[in-house]
Amino acid sequence: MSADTPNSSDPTVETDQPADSRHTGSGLAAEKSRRLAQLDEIRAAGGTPYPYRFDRTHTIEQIRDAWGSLEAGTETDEAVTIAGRVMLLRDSGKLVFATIRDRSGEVQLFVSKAVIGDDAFAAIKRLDLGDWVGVHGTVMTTRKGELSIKTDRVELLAKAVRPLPDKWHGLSDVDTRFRQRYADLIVNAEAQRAFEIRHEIIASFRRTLHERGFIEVETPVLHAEAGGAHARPFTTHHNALDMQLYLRIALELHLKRLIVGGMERVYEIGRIFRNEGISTRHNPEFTMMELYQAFGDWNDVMDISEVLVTQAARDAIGTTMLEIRGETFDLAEPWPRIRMVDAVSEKAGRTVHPSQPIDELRTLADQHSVRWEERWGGGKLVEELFETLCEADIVRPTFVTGHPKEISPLARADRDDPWLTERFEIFVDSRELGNGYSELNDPVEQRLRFEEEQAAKDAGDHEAGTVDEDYIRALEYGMPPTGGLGIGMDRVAMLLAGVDSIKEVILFPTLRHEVL
RNA sequence: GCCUCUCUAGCUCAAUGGUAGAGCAGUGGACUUUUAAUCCAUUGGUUCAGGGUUCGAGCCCCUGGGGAGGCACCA
Repeated sequence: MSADTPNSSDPTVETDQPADSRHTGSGLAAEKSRRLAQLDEIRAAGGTPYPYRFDRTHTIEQIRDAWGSLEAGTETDEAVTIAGRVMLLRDSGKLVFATIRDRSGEVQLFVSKAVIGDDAFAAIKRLDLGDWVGVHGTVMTTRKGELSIKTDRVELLAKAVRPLPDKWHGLSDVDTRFRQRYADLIVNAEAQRAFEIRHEIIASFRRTLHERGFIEVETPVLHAEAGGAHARPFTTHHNALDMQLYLRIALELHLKRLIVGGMERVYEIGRIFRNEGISTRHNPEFTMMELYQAFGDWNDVMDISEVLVTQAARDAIGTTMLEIRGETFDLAEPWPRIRMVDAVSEKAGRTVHPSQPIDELRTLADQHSVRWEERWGGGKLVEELFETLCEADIVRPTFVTGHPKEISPLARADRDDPWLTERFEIFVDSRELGNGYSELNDPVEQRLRFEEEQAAKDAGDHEAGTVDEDYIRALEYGMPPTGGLGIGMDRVAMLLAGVDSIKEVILFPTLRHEVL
């Protein structure tokens, strides 16, 4: 913004001290003071510690690709410029070795006092770990064969005034890792890897969907009604409209309006918000991919689910083989499909179905220590039994199908069983990964289902939905038969990155305010 | 919301209730092929905060705070 002014150390941070005290004491305050004093010295000498831009000829990966096989002890005339962060410094008197890292990799600088002269050499010795530099030099290898840049000139691109975490141990304090993700990313390769995987998965999903004719759309985050899922919303307020709004808890209802509008194949990868607990599997804001395919049903979207996740695995980790809880599975093999009622029946040792008398199901729930509420019908009881009896045993990717109609207000009834719906959930490692169904498109039945939701909400179910009149109006214009799918992108990232906490795949997870 | 664990130098970690230490980073010095360079010297602490017990508390107790894990919650 404003031009650089000489001698402006601009100490705006709590621990800064005047430059005069640069050589006294130690600790963070002294370290920052020392580095801030360097800024003054650089500016006093007519330099700029924060130049505006820098042109490089190569990324470090390109250097390695081009010259990675040079024999040990080779000097070339190949002039290159690179840019990166100083990660390590090794000073052996009249030689300095520095490890420079950019996004693509690391390479060593070979700096000889005899080559670059006393002043430039002294300037390089003043570099600190963490500084960003632009480097001009020629490609060489050392006697031991290490690919290096024989350095002619180093330009400071940005001075770091705060020291990096431990160069060997990195940053392990999880609180600091999540709060200062920037520091985590600088020093922890595993953190970089997890996010590379996450972002490659998202790119892969987009490619797969684009190839199949899906259009990426953006629908509102601010909703007048929080529908499309069973969850407690965040509330907010629009001042000019003086209107209470909710942050969306699902993408579903707007995307299906677009199917009504004739868009045929749409998807959105977007943030949704649920005002619920935080755990290793739940963050209050998370990323959902939802797609809707006209003229398809649940079978079509089950097939797409397998393709999306399997291709994402190829793209992000280079294999479809996954080890989960010590067992190895191939994502590319068809995922088992099991009806929820059959899974529960097997575990219970008797036939279980939502059509059974409610007292029988309640007794069964009691036998398995499932807490139930009076207002629950048979369908809800079956689901609770499933969660208690079956969920923990699901390891490999599995479609659990045929959810009771009672708990699936937006899914179409099973063409063979009016108590169930043509719905499935994908489970892996006991975690829900996705959810899809043949979409209910009968506006009259949809109204009845909404009214049941409204009744449940009125009876005290905070997560229940309401009657979305505009959505029903849309259905009244006619929605073609449609298959819909939602996949939790964070959960896919956890699966493929092999991490146990959702915070490992969310750059800035929700935390309490830091007390500084 | 409940239970358990955890919080010591910038980072990673030590320290029977008895003078708060090490490695890295930093500072000064040596070293022209290092690889977490090495070697010599050296600075650095509100032990998360506040109470309490004790002759004496980083350590024991209480309250509060941050975080993690588990439970609850959770389509």
